[in-house]
Amino acid sequence: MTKKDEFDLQLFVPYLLNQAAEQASLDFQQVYKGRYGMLRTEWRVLFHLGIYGEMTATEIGDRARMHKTKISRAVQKLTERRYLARVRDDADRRSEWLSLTPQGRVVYDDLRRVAEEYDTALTTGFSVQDVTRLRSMLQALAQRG
Amino acid sequence: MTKKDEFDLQLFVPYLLNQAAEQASLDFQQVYKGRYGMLRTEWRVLFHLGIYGEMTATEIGDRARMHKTKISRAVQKLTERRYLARVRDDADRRSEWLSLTPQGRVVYDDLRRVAEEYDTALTTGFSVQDVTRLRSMLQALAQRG
DNA sequence: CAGTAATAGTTGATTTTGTAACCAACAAGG
DNA sequence: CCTTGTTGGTTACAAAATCAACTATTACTG
Repeated sequence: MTKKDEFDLQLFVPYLLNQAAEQASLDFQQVYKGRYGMLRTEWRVLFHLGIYGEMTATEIGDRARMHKTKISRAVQKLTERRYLARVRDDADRRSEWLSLTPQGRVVYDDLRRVAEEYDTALTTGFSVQDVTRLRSMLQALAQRG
Repeated sequence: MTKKDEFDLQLFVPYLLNQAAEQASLDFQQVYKGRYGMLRTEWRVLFHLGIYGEMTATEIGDRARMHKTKISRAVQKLTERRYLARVRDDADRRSEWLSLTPQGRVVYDDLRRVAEEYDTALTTGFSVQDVTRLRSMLQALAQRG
């Protein structure tokens, strides 16, 4: 990425990833924070339930690669706000099944629409192939660990 | 990014950016954290000074898009560790010029080598064109705000 | 110049995250 | 069964990020 005696931060992929991610997140965050006072962790939990239906906290953690304490706190907040319901699993009484309440679904539907719009806005200016390639590269990068 | 009634988190660019950025950062962080007990903010300040030479805190903030409190605290830590020197600007006595001490440069050189290696490792598996395109797209995304 | 606004940087209070210890429920082996 | 180990999830405490208020200095305006 550099010649002998230079180092260009603007070419360093982890740095670029952070800059781009921060910019996009900060920007997008204003919507769910402003509208529903939600944090990013909460947004993520809400979306996982909106998309995949019922899940346990652990499953969400595995999928989203979030630490369980983050999820625990997000679940608490979302439950307080009546966005999600928790039901103990009778087969294994340690875990509970989480799902959206009707209220939660309304919020999810709203934020989902915004997310789609935002994604569209973010990727306009790039060709379809470029966006496709970007997505697959980001997925690949997210796997490495 | 989605059909009528589906939403795929795995295609949502802000989410992908975050996942990839978090993965890369967490991974890479272990080096400078483990070796020098440095935080990401400190790493960034160190690198800006290593690359661009003398700068003021505000300039770093503008370039790196970091809030000034983060920089202020990072500068304190780095100064305590004797990695950087601060000199008041005589023309404008509010600001100070920051630069690396010889010790700081040793650390920078070390971490810079690691960064280059890490970047290489991260991007192997992708074609050169793809990486180039990725970088330029990430730069573009980082600009939007 | 005096007075007000703007800028560089710091500090303190609040919020959020990360780390580790913890409790309750289950699993497996003797 | 009973001990030991594991897993799902919570809680307490420490580290860090965010936000607002503050000091010191410079810039602008009448």
